[in-house]
Amino acid sequence: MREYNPRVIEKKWQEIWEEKRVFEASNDMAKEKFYALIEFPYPSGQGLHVGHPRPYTAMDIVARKRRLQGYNVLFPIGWDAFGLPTENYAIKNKIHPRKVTEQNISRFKEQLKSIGFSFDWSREVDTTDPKYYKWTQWIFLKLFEKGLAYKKEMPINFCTSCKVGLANEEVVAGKCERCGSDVIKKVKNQWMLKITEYADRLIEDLETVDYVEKIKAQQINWIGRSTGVELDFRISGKDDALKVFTTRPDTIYGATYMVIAPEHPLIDKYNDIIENMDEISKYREYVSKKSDIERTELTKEKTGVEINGLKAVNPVTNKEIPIWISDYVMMSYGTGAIMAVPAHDSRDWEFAKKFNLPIIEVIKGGNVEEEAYTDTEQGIVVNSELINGLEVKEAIEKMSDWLEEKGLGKRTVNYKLRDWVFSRQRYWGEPIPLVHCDKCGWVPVPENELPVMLPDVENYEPTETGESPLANIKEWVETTCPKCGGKADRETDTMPQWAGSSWYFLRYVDPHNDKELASKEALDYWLPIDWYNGGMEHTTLHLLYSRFWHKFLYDIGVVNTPEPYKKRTSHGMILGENNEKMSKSRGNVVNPDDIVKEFGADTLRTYEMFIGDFEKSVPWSENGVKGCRRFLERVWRLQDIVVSGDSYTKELETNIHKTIKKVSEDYETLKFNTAIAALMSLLNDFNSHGKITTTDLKTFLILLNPVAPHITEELWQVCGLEGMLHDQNWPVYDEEKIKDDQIEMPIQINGKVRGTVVVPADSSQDMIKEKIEENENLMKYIEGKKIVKEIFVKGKIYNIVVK
RNA sequence: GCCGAAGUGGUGGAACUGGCAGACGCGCUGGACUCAAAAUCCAGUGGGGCUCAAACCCCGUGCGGGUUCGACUCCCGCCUUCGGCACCA
Repeated sequence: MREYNPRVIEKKWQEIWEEKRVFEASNDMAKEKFYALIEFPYPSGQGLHVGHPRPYTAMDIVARKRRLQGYNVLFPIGWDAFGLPTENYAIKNKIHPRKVTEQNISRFKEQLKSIGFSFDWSREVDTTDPKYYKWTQWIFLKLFEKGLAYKKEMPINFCTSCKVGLANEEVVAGKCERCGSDVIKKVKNQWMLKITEYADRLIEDLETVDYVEKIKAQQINWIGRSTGVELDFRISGKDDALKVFTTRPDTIYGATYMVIAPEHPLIDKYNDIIENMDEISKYREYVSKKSDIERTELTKEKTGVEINGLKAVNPVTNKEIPIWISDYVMMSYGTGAIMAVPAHDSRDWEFAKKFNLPIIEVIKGGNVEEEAYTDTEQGIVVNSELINGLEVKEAIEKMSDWLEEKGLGKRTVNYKLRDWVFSRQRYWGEPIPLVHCDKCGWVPVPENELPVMLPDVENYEPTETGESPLANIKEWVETTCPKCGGKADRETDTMPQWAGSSWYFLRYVDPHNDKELASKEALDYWLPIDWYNGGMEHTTLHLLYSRFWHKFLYDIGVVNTPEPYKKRTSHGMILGENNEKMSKSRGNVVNPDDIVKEFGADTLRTYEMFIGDFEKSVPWSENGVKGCRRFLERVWRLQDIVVSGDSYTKELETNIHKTIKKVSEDYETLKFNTAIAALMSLLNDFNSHGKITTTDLKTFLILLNPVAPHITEELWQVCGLEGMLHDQNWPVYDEEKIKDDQIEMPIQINGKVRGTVVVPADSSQDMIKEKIEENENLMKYIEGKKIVKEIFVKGKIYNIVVK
């Protein structure tokens, strides 16, 4: 027997697979398809780390298994290559980001290939390729055409010293990450996408897909649909009103003051009447230095300032109430103003306590002097003329009706979800294909002129004014209006990284098409994606954005499914040996190349899957890697004990069929760790007999193949089995053969296991009772006592209750 | 503060739908092989009691209660850890 040498056999089989094009999806659309998708990587400068192969191996296992089951499998790969780190690296090292991207991609490619993933490399996609981003731009134009893209004044983070716009990630504790200077909010006119228009459908259609429950919950919470009433509170003595949204119109009688966002425009409108404008301006400044997250973190102490000189009028009591500003009210949610009901809202209660504002109980049920009573399930309305004595739910309905009748308010729906800010003042992104003409406004670049190519620039730094570096290229910016032919300027903002990743899975089905983003035929055949696995961190952005784009493409007839992904699962992170997140600074990063070199790709793959519960994060362990290598060494040595024939005992045959069932099911339910454990047990079984038959060897190798594809192919060949493993069929278990003849049944006395009896699997209660009576140890608990009850679950347990 | 997930041996983790807790690995201990070591193989391994040994007994799935013939699993209350967050009115 040769020594197990993964370096040689892994390279050998990778070459054979490539040459034979084993993993290319077939164009035979008569076959049943299976589309397995992983999140395509961002090719960073650091290269792959051991976290990457975890989800890739998982989906590779499923893809390989489905191929052996006869499916036409599409398991593609590509590069999400636009983005900030590459651009920053380019700025720092004065290398074109294109060049950096190319280098990173080739490194990633080499690494991924060495692990033996069964990707269809012929369909590789790169979001920075003009042939690709032509279609990203095309989708944007369609969105624009349908009125789903619009311009809006939005604040950006702006570094006062670098004079550049910063991403949230680049702002650390209110300071610029690079230079440490103050970061301020600068208002810019930005392109926005109306994802909110799809909010209801994004919630409703979750019912039609098979996502892990926590993903659905998180998306639903993120979209945050709530129904309520929008109503006006008049400003006393002015022909003006504060619009508020409330889900609790039943508590209006308890609204004793109002709070508006510090940024609320009403403040500026009445700045000559407001008596304490200085104090207000100071508070506004204090708030403006805080990020939204900091504003939300300020949970301990409420802050705020009363607006002196302005009062609002409660529309049901007609009483004057004060107006305050506070940072707990945000301009970005609802109307930027609230009616405060301290008796029945915790935040309002805290605020009222701090500033000594009146608390009026309008729902009976708690003690509003101690804490806010927020229960909507029980409680009777009091102190509320129109609705006294009603339950909360009835009161909400009645009050809403009344407000609508009187024209004081109307029922509305509010969402937490905000529209998608689509502009970036950056170089390394897709140019937004619009032209601004003084006469015609924003005009789309004609489709036949796409792609709008990213021009070469000298300097990738954004401009002093916060414009994109593209703004400096006069000859690129200045163009003619496609509509009137007059002078016009190109949009210089680029798209966010999310753009290219919102539709990449569509391109995979027909990646070389230069007429359409993909042919109708290919889209109809391959969609929806059967299984998409990815990280939880993408739940509310990428996953939601791509669902939104897909729904839009469905509406305009490009795709034929309203949802892109039939099934979505997620994986846990791989931590360092010290149980902390892997990072350069912590010095606990493990490079998969080293593992492949020292132990082999099959060992890496096996360990990544055996490491623990796939959905949970787990620490890396070098000893665990060794254990998996040892397992594969034992598998390798099977070649010494092969004999011809079928399973030699009934028990072994049963074990084989049980393992086929277990492994087949576990691979489909993300339980790779227990699938491998079952294969280890089966191997132990073979070894304890000191032999394995060719029939059993075949089954074993096929079952293990998706996890450790190289060693199993090699053994198939070495042992002289017919053909090649990747051409075989997935084994099927026989329901009859997984049944045990004899079982060891646990016997409980008063719920405690006191022994077992060995009986035929289908024994009746009487037969087991007989066995129990033969057992002295068991009888010693029963004799002299009265049997009160006997519980018998066939094939499972026998419990005798005595007194 | 809110939302979500999770707490099981020295360790990573198993345990069907409420039915023998600790599968399979790692580590550790002992043995075989070796001049020796590594590798490999064999045996043992939750804690405690009683044993030459076995049989057997008690305790044990974050904590406190509860439901049940029977609870890692279900219910109520708490504690801790991790992840997400936009004080959502």
